[in-house]
Amino acid sequence: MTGAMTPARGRRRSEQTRLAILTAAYELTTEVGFPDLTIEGIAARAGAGKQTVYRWWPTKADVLLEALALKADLKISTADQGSFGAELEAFLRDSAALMAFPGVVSVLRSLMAEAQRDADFRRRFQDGFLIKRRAALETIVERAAARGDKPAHLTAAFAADLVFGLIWYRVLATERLLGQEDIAAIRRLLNDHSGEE
Amino acid sequence: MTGAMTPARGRRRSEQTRLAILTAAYELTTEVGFPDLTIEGIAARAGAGKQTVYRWWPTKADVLLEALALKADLKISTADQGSFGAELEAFLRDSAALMAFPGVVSVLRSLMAEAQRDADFRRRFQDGFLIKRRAALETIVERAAARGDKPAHLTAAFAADLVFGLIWYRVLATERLLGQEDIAAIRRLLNDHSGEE
DNA sequence: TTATTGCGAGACGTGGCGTCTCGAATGAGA
DNA sequence: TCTCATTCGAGACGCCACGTCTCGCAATAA
Repeated sequence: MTGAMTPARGRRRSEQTRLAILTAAYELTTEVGFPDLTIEGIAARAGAGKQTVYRWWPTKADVLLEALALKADLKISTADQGSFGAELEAFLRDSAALMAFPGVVSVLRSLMAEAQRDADFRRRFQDGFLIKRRAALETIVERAAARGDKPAHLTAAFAADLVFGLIWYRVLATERLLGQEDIAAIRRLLNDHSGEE
Repeated sequence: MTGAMTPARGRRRSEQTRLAILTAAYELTTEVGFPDLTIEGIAARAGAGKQTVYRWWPTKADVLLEALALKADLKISTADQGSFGAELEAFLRDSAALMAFPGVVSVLRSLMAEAQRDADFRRRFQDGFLIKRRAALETIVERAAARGDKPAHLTAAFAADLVFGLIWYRVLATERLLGQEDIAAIRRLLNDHSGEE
């Protein structure tokens, strides 16, 4: 769908300006906070015109979403580690490392908050971020099932709800980030009682 | 603390107006959504003046927080049911029932979103809502520990993170609410493997 | 060369914000 | 009964970011 659109004619979009805008939005969010982040401010910091931002992104949250993808896209591993427990631990370690990156937690909070206010952005946030993360974790659970490694009664969807629920709840509702002891506790809870029943 | 303040003199605060404002805020949120909720709109619907709202609540989110407490304060049971599993199930059923009440999910989303934007309100939301819920669930876990009913390796804090994480993640990031099968899955996960190790 | 598109810059009307003022109503203390 | 502090409904006010629109120039394909 939307095959080509033949955008041929005219001046091309400036990749340099695009990156300047994404960088400016990310930095400004960590500096002044999302509520005081304005399109005008992003444009000014990036040395761009307001209209240039409005032309390519519907809201300031969408700018941030793309900026986050720039930083976080390929940092979560789902490589085969031989066992469910090892892969789960690797996934959680990667997630914790990503959130330890300066500004990431602040941006995540802002995006999730905005997704509650704007139904259209909610959809874009789910499609462009949340379901990708879910898919990564579900891959691990499904590989465990194929391997015969998966605990009884554990579905991929429920495991994802639990893991992401814990991570997001910590970020949104507390000031405690994911630590080594949390990773160990999750691994024990989801993995170490497959012998029951 | 704040012993008396002797607010004696002058006209008293109108309880009728207070309730009209809380009701107006709650209804307006479900009708137009939190972003389009305005102090002006709340005052108009309640038949009150803007200043009357500003005098008693710092932000529109605080109005909603109090309105929610009005509806939800005493609906979550922590009564002794004899076993950890039964109490956990009762707690989850009550929580699901509360969220099935019209408008509650919408208000919860709005408040959690606002807590990400406004650091001061975040504190008030934690103190006035989140930690009360946590305390209720932690009571259940601690009673189980005293009873000798508590699964090994399960701390009250971690159990609360998991349960509220699941509930909040469902509300904030998905469109799936807590169902009977989720309640059963949580109960099984947290309760039914105390024989291990 | 010419048409088309993106660019930086900034002017513009709009609307809710939070503050302030007003006169009336209320209620405790003198 | 009178006084005066306080709350009440009502609304005027300046402020500021919003999102749109316009301008002249730059880039690029036909």
